[in-house]
Amino acid sequence: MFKKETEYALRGMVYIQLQNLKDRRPGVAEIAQEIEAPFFFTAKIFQRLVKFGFVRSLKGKGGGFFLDQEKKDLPLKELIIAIEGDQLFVGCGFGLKNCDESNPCPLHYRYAFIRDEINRLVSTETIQSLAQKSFDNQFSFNSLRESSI
Amino acid sequence: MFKKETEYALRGMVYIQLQNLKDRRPGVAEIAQEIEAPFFFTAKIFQRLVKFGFVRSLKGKGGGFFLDQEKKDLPLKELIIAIEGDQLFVGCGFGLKNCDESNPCPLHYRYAFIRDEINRLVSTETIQSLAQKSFDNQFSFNSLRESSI
DNA sequence: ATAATAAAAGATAAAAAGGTCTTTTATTAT
DNA sequence: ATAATAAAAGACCTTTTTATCTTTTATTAT
Repeated sequence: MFKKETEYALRGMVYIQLQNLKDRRPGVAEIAQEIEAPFFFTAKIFQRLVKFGFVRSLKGKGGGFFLDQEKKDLPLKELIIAIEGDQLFVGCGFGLKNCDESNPCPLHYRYAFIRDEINRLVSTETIQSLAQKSFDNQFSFNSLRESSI
Repeated sequence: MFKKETEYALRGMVYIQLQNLKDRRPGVAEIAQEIEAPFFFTAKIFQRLVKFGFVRSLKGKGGGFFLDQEKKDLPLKELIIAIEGDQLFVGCGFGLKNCDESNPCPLHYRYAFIRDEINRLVSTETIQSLAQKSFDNQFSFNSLRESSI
């Protein structure tokens, strides 16, 4: 569904906020390990996310990433669009340029329903809402965690 | 949502069946033009689809592509899986390997609903059902067609 | 001040997706 | 038979995605 970059960004952002809730500020090494993403790729992705203003960072000892807790919640959709554009939210299932209500492809109505559901999901869920759920359910991205005795 | 190759395959297959309903057997050139896909890429894709057994072809004068009308309808899902695998139908929204009912990620239940809807759509709709709809609605893939006076 | 730490910047590269082109093989109308 | 037609095969190329690594800059604890 999403690009790898988007998946890593979503996982990483939720992980950061989850740690922030515990008054921690994880660095790239920790994030990459916990979300099971390649270190250097993770570093590059979060560099971009900082530039976008989705997350903040501090260099040096004790540094790491954190979300501005003053800001309002960040819908997944904003993150997704910034990384991979809005094709998933506006495109035709068949990839047709001119498919819409007035000129619907044979898949249009049923596909549009699904597209709307995706839209609804990523508009209502936010990095913060998912982090809170993870916190409440003691969810961990890293599958190694729960397989230990 | 789908890879370009999948989109072209779906459009092309529906176009072939639509023409078959009119007792015609389109060739690569015609298919590529009508579905607005690159000629050589289309040729390559349909070469694969013939090997898969999804469509048949005849070489030489009067040749072209056609669907075996004896066979039962071909669900879109079969075509999609043959081309790009089943990741879309089984994968986690976050890209997690170990996400399921027993260890759900914070997006799991809402994402699973959407995934199931996608599944239902591509399992119930077939190349033939879409071709029939196109026929009934005089739908044409090629947007140039209806913009003519 | 300086040593340790950690992100930023940017160059490089492997793999996958998307696309193009030429040659070969098969078919059919004449 | 043969000329015309059209798909099959396969080599090649470009762009995008997915990484990897090195160097630089900023911060902080000592």
